[in-house]
Amino acid sequence: MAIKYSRQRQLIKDFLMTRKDHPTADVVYMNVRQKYPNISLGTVYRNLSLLSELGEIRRLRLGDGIDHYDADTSDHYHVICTQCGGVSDVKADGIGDILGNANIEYDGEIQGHVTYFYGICEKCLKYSRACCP
Amino acid sequence: MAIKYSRQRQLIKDFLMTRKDHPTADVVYMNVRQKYPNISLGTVYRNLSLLSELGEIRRLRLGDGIDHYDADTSDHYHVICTQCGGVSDVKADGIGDILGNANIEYDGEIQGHVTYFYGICEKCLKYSRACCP
DNA sequence: ATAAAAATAGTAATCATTATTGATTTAGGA
DNA sequence: TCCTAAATCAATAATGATTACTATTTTTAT
Repeated sequence: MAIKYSRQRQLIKDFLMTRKDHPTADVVYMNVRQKYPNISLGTVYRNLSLLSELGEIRRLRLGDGIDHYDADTSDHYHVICTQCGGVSDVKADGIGDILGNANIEYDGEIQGHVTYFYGICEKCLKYSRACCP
Repeated sequence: MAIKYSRQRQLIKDFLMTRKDHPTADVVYMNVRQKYPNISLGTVYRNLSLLSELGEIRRLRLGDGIDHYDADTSDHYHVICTQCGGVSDVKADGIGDILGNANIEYDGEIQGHVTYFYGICEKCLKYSRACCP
């Protein structure tokens, strides 16, 4: 099953690369439809899965039951704001070797990990300070 | 809305405390039905949510799209075996202060984190070694 | 240009979870 | 104990994200 080019997949990836807010499949669908009105929601789901498998994008499972996607595949973590629901990035540097440390504690063989954070994002923090000094 | 006792909720918690394999709502339902055949699946879901909110159990979102539940509320992490799908525990000691370190890197205010691991569990590791030396 | 393989649009199906509703159970006071 | 209001229940319908299906269209190598 060699992978063939498709305009739809290209548009999906192009759109995702313009965004830093980790959109869901539905948001991708809404936006790509602006440029390509006939695209099907199934096509969006299929290509987001395919691109994730290829490692060209990352699928994020952030505990809200909805998959988010990120074109930034560099090593970083995510923070979900409990106030606005937004998703922002945290640098991985300085958080420590979670994987290595976990393997020391575990009798099997840990190969990977998923970590995400929740709290108040910078924007919401500034706003709440401004109104309640 | 004061919380009142219910036999159903008691049975759900009792069952969960006998298990260390982090069962799903459906598994809880199947098992509690052995002792209480009339219980409804909705009741299981409602009480698992309620017990989670009360902090008496933990709800685990492990990336497979199905919620798992754990009566062990102590500080520990989980490993999903990519071979058998089982969920086992890792001690939190020695993994490091993920939360504290993340806050250093982040401009907002991180309040909590979710981490889970995937790899090969001890059982599957032993088995694969036994058959393929 | 042609034909096989892959991808698509449109739609239906799946499946975990949540909501609804009318009946039942619990708990605290008379 | 009996009564009442609030909480809970069973049964079922609804929801919502995701996946599966199928006939048609697009891609790509020859």
